[in-house]
Amino acid sequence: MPKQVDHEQRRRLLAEAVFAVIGSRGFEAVSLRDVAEQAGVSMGTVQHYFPAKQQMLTFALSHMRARVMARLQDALTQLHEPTRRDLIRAATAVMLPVDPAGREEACVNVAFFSAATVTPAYADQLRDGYGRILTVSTANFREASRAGELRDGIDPDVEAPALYFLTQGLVGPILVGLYRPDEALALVDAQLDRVFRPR
Amino acid sequence: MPKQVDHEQRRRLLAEAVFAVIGSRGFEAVSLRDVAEQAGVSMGTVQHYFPAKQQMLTFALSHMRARVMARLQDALTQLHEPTRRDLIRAATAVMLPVDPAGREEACVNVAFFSAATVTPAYADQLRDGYGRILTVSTANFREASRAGELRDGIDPDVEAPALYFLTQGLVGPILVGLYRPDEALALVDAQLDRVFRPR
DNA sequence: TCTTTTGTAATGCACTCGCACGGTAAAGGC
DNA sequence: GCCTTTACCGTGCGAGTGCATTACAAAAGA
Repeated sequence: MPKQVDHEQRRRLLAEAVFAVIGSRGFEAVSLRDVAEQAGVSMGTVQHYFPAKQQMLTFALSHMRARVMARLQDALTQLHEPTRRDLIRAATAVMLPVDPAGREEACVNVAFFSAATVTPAYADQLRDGYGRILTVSTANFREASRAGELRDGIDPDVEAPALYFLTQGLVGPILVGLYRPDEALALVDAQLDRVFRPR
Repeated sequence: MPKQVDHEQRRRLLAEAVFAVIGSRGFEAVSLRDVAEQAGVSMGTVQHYFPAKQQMLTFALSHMRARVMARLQDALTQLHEPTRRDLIRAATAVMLPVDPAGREEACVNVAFFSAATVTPAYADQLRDGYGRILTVSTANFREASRAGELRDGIDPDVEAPALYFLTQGLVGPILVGLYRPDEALALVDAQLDRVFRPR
């Protein structure tokens, strides 16, 4: 047996380097040389773990989703005896670029979104990711509805996607500086106030 | 005096070629040669109207905004005796990628959005464009509010951005095929139902 | 008619790109 | 000891890039 290296960990490290490059210099600037330099390895190493650039980017996209999910999990477990509304709000806040990590993720996301318009493989992954989150969110809203936490006449199957897409729509304006994170969160809170029964 | 050519028209023609390239092969694929071929001219011609590639893209972005505005104006004038709600809904529909033209514009938009995260000049233009539309939309909602067309307790200064960002958030899912245009419009209509008083 | 200005084209050049390839070092099985 | 496998590095190459430069055609004033 030769040298033993955690293959997946190395790939994740390279994926993080991809994120850093995208975040600082943009999607177009992602070259094998840039990624290698960012990761502190040689170009040959990058090629060793990703025979083709496309594979590297595809892996980076899937790793991005994993990173967002991990941050989400982290944010949720930090809440003390959260209500369902707390959970939904925290999940929403995770998806908004409010801190540097969130901003980097948002930049990477929008970059892949742009690329997805001409690369079906990216579109498939993004669609799957969006779909999953939306499913979970809808389930949350339905539970809240069953528990009688929503106002009269509120349809969880409408409000879940409405809040989710509102959140997505807020990402862009925050990135270009039209809205501040706190303004965006205020809008989210207004939406939640409208949907949830006051306690 | 030498040959007389409408300079701006030529630039717009080239900008349209840029859109076509972005829409079919993506933002990265935009090279002077591709644009020239798409426009049916030589590379020298492109360079004659845009000394640098960056200038071409900046002009293309501003022309994109003009194109969206023109389509918006067109859609609004086609309405017969529209209510304020009709106007708002039509404006919303224009911004969603429901037809090929709208889809191309959305692709170009998201491409520039991605680029804007590392190119402040793009961010400035996008922020300005977003801001203008949002201002007009808010004014519309306020008028509707003054006219008593909104339900009780509805704040136009909250609902205008809420609807606008919901619309923006729906663009992505439509592009990647998660939502169909009619589903997105249904969500918009649900939002409008909630805001506007039934008549 | 000659000159000047402008539109259009073609070519060349330094540069960067993804990728292929060969080389080296180390870790274990034999 | 050797030998195979794996990790990692460096280099070279064809292709494509943005841009500079030059050449040429056409139009209108002199």
